[in-house]
Amino acid sequence: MSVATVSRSFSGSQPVSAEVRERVREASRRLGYRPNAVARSLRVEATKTLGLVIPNITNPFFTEVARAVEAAAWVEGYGIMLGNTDEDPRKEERYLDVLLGKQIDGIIISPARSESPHLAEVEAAGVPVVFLDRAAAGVDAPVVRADGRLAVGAIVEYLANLGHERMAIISGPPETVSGEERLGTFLEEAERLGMEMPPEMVRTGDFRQESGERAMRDLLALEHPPTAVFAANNLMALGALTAARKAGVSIPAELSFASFDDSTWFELMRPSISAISQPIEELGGAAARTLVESLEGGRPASTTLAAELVLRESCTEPGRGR
Amino acid sequence: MSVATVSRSFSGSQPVSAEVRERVREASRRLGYRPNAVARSLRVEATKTLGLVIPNITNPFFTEVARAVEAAAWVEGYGIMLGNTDEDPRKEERYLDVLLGKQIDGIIISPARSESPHLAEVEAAGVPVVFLDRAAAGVDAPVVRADGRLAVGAIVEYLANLGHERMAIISGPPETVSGEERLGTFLEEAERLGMEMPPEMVRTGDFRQESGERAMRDLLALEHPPTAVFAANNLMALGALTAARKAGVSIPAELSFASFDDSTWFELMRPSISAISQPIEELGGAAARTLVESLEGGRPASTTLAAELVLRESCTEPGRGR
DNA sequence: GGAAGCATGGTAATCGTTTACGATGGCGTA
DNA sequence: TACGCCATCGTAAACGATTACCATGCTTCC
Repeated sequence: MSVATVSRSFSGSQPVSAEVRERVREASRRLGYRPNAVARSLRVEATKTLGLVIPNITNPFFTEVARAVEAAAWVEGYGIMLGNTDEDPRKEERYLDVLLGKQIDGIIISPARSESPHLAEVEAAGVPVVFLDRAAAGVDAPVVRADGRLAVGAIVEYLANLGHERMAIISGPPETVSGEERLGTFLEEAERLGMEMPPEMVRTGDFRQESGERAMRDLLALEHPPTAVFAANNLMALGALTAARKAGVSIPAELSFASFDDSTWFELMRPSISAISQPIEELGGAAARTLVESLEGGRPASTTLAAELVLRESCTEPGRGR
Repeated sequence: MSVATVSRSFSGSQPVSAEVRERVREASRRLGYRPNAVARSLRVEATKTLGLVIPNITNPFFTEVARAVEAAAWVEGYGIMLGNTDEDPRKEERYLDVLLGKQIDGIIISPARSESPHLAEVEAAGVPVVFLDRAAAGVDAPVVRADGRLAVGAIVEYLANLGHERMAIISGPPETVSGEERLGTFLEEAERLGMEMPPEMVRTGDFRQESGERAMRDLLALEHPPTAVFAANNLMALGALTAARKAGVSIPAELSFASFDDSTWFELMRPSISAISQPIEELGGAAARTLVESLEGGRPASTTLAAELVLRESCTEPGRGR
């Protein structure tokens, strides 16, 4: 019984007689032998491992994404190395570096910035990439995301129809494509409806809770505060709601509120919060499958799914509170 | 310039002249060379990678844990391979198998069951383990967790003092130590206070949302429903609140409610939800550091932190609703 | 000037697999 | 019997780093 036979009987790359296979199994069990995947990886130049690099796993959107990616990768036979960048381009860069060093087979990334020079290195290393939710300029890789345009447009129209004339947006960083898209369509749609959007009505956050809280606090402190506020993601919505609560303003009587990104919690709150829901499960699964297709030599296309507006109780006509 | 020189200049294991180091760096950049960590791992028999095996990353407790573990591991120079078991012992077993194969240096695990024979294999393979939140029998490894006894006892007493005589618990699986601990102390404390706990007042869930919803629905359908309900984790609390909302029972007027595991959302709900808060950040960091200490040859002890009761608005005297 | 000592450079074995290639043995057929 | 073929099996060379060991050249000091 040679090493080759053992290897073959484990990998099944060539036929092995049933009797030998049985002997190998028995001996392995007896000796506690387990094939060493790193030696295997060195030889076959593949690790069966994918890198998942996301800005913030604490963001329910990304935790759900992580779960979906992990599950899809698992059924395809891949493991996941997790990288949490905290929206920090430098940490992102260093993570990409160690992941490349560890010879992961491919990367799913939601880059912190749309200008990410270090991603060129990944491309140069020949490691397939797929963008998830956010893309970066200058890198030719499939992007898997939900198109929020329709839904954001719909919510602006909805608020306008309710009679709001002073609406504010707590936007994400304009350097991210999703931040830019949400802010952009909000502004476009507002203009299309003949609404004014003075600068103090658009506050730029960083997709984190703290920035949402600050933005809402500032908004409420304005001489003429808005009658409706839209937050560009769930975490900033959480912060904004916290600020509103602290300030004692009641939703929706005194302030209408809606948010990008849905959450089970939004449905349970009183009032329940209107939000734009993304098909997260599908996004994560599609990202993993797209990457695997790349790894198998395909040239997969980008996929764009639709986001959906879920109307609940958090918006009404303005002026109810006075 | 030999391979040895290059290796030394990258790893710094032996002195190298500044001039040579510079030449190596320059040449690497020019050639796009990057050290291959899998070859290195094969040689030094260490991967600088930790396995994190958790039942459900969607559970806010575990996502926060994952973030903390990732961050602590990162500063220690370790990467994380993520394994989501979905509370399924078979998936857990297969995950451990592939992680062992991939030669991870150590494992942080929150096992699905307290009887986990496959963990013995990990021990046999000589891979250090640390238990997080939940432990398994028969494996001698440090466990890092929060002790919920005091807090659970306190909440029972609190509800009793409010005048509740029919209180119910939606418990976790008794096969998990945290499930057992929470149920056990609840029952003990109830008995100590002379309260009766008929079987229909204790519903066993599986720590997932759906089971919480079902349990609450059944509880509310009882001829004599409880006046207070305690859910043994956040996900089941979420389900229970959903059920309560669907059934139209108002909290706290008709039903007092509290939960193990806190969440930012609990604070924002109306009423805000009283809950037992665990020091998650500390737990995750301690787990990672404990494991690293093991890897460095130490014999770290278990660490037990305290959970804290956070009282909010979701509990009042019984009978307010009638 | 020459030996000792030190700093640095180079060679080659090793880690545990995979796999190309060749060897072996059994069997059917002419 | 002799031969070819097929199914298996074994040998040895990779994969890309680390590192023990040895070689080299330079300084220093007598």
